[in-house]
Amino acid sequence: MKTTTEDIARFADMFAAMGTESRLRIMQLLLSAHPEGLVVGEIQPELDISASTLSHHLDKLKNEGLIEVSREGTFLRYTASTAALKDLLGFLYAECCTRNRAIKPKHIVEICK
Amino acid sequence: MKTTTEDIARFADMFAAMGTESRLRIMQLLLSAHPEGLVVGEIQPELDISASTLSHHLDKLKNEGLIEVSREGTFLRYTASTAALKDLLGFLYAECCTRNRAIKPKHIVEICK
DNA sequence: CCAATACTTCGATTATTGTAGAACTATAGA
DNA sequence: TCTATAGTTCTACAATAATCGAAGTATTGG
Repeated sequence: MKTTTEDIARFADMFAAMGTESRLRIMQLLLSAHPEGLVVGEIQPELDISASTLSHHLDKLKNEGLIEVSREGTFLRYTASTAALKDLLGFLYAECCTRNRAIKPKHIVEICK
Repeated sequence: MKTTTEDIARFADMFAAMGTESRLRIMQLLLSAHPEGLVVGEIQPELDISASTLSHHLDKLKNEGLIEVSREGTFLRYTASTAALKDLLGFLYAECCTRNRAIKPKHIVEICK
């Protein structure tokens, strides 16, 4: 599977989206609550930031496809996008382990046991 | 294995370092040339940026521990840090696949075959 | 339709980042 | 030591991003 320039740009944007502590923590929280996800009011107390800043971060993650949102009455429920994370993890795995074997897969985790 | 706040901050910085197209391409190039790596003059023609900008990007990647450098006469040879990439890939893998099983490992790659 | 709740968008500010030309440092060879 | 080559560091600037309070939008319940 070939990686195009657009792919690189997309993955770079996804990495950038996870490139701040706040947003990486959001991803972590949503993954730990997967697949139900969390509503904004459940995310905010975990992060020491204002509502508007949080909304901004959620918007960025959403724009890069890393999270998804759905309305539940007055609540907005955010969930991690497993498809996007699969792509990103697959890309990193391919670059490090498959394409040129810089890292041995078993060093990442013991999958076969 | 527990992930501390400092770990999150470190991984966020590593993601940020790979969060531009230029720097992600540098990582890709160094991985494809692994373990020999490349000297700066071999990297530059692949990226459409000035020498000083490239140097700045290399510095950023180096500061986050993603690449390493060694001198060879007048040349500086950069190599991908497999230790750092292993940490990063391991973190992402743990968050997505191990800690809460949002993604099935086999969806990333067929390792056992 | 009004009030309350949940969250976003707007407006403004400050901080960080990406960029490149010019000047500088390090090394090797003559 | 002088010159050439390889890269870095300095300086400056424009663009992007993070941040928050205030105002706005969406939805529900009464």
